[in-house]
Order: sequence, then C-alpha cells, then structure tokens
Amino acid sequence: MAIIRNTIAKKAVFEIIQSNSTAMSQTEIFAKVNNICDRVTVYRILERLVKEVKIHKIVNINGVINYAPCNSCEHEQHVHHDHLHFSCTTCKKLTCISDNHIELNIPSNYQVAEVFLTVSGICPDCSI
Amino acid sequence: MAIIRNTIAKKAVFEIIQSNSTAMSQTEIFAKVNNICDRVTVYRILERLVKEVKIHKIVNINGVINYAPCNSCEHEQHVHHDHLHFSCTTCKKLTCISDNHIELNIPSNYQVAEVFLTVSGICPDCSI
DNA sequence: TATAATTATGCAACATTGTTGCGTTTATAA
DNA sequence: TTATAAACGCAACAATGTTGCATAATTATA
Repeated sequence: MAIIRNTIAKKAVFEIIQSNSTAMSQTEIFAKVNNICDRVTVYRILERLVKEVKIHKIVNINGVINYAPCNSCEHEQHVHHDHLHFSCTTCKKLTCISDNHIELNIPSNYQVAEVFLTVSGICPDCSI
Repeated sequence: MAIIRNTIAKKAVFEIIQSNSTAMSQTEIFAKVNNICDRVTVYRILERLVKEVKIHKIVNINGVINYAPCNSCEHEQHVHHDHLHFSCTTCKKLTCISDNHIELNIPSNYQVAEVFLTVSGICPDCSI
C-alpha cells in the first residue's frame, strides 16, 4: 500500500475546500491556491483527496465537477453521501444541504451504489 | 418569434436520440450522425431540441452531458423531468427510470426549479 | 543525521468538449 | 419564384482534463 504524503500544496487545497461554504471546481480552487503549485498538481491532489474520502465530488447541473469536504460521512464504512445538493442557476454556487432521506423505487435488477440528488433553483443570496 | 425549421440533420439527430434506449452524449450522437453535418451543427441542433422541449439534458455522474427524449412530459405546462436516472459505472450508460416521486426537505429560502435524481451503480446488462 | 526509496511535482504536450464569428447555404412564407 | 431569416460549415478559440517523464521533496530506516 502506498504511503500518503501530506504536502504543503495538499494541505492548502484541503483547507480551501474546507473553509468554503459552497463546493468548488478545480478552476476555482486553483485560483485560490495562489501559484503554490501547478494546475496539474491540483488535479492530482483532488484525485488523492477523493480516494482518501476527505472530500467528495459533486457534478453541477451544467456538468462542472465540484468538490466539497466530507464532513458527516463515516469513513470506516464508506457510507456514501446521499445528501442533497443545491445548484443555484444564478450564481452557479453548489451548496450541500443537510441529509435528505429519500425512498427510491428502482427495479431490483439494478445494483445501487450511490444516490445523487441535486436541486436547481435560486439560492437565498440570489433571491433578494 | 423565430420560425423553427425541420432540417435533415435535425431530424436525424432527433431520431437517433429517440431510437436509443439510453441517453447519449454529443460525441456519441455525432458519431451516429455519420457525417451528415458538422459537429458544431450537432451542438446547435441539441440546443434547439432542448429549447423545443423535445429532448432533455441529463448530466452523468462524471460530468458528461447526455440527452434523452422527452416522452412523458407535458409540454404545455413545462413540467420538469423529475424522474430518476441510472448511471452505470461499468458501461457508462445513462438510463431513464420511471417516475420516482420524492419528498424533499429543503429550507424555505431556497427556490426550487428542478430536481435531478441520479443513481449510480451497475445496470442489469453489466451485472451478469 | 545521512541516505535510500518512492511519492509528489513541474513542465510540456496533447486530448476532449464546448463556444463564437462570419460568410454561405437552404428552408419556408408570401 | 423570390425574399428573408434560420441553419450550416469552417476555422479558430477557450476551457477542462490527461499523460509522460525528468526532477524535487518527504518519509522510513540504517
């Protein structure tokens, strides 16, 4: 098993993701990293953080991949993040909303792994 | 109001989308169109078909935008497509599953427009 | 503390996906 | 048949993500 290193750039990326109230794209994260590292490195750091279950990927309604910290997930059991994501059509921000337990009606021949629930609309900040 | 034209390429694109059991990306659609038109034209046709509510956009769990026909939607009322999408992690196919009515628990200061519900896992074809 | 092992990085180059401008073609209404 | 505006092709660009490889940096351990 590979040894995971906690580098300066990795710490910076993780801190940026954790301190932001909404999920961020690679582009936004790279902009905030302030030339501490190459943009390719940001991609690779994000990949590692996802693998380590420290952050998780969320796809925005326009297809842009965003990253948010894994706050309430149980790492040991690899329980997935079936909470709700709100995708604002005005400011494009993606916000994680508290857990929404939903009942699904899926044919039994489908093996379910993860549930992605995203709601689009206008967030409180944009609806004056 | 602009007049909508029903061109050969548009008919072909729509037929491809309608005859396929799973949702398709622009790349897949363009490959099936068989050089009947430019790839830019496919993008523009898809855009128009979405606007005409003949097809709808679905974002795959990897961020790729897919298109599926609008079968059961009520055009007049512009009712949105809050049915469930199954995204197979093996064959990457995106399948529309029948309506799943879900109860959401969203703070009242969020204005909801559309609900996107995507489940990842293994589809029947891939789970032998 | 020095050194070896290997993880992580930077850079360059490439791939894919989507967008825009503009001149030309074509479908439709009159 | 003709005028008009929608649709198209082409080229060029932009954004996002990936890969290979040489170099740098971190960690374990001697």
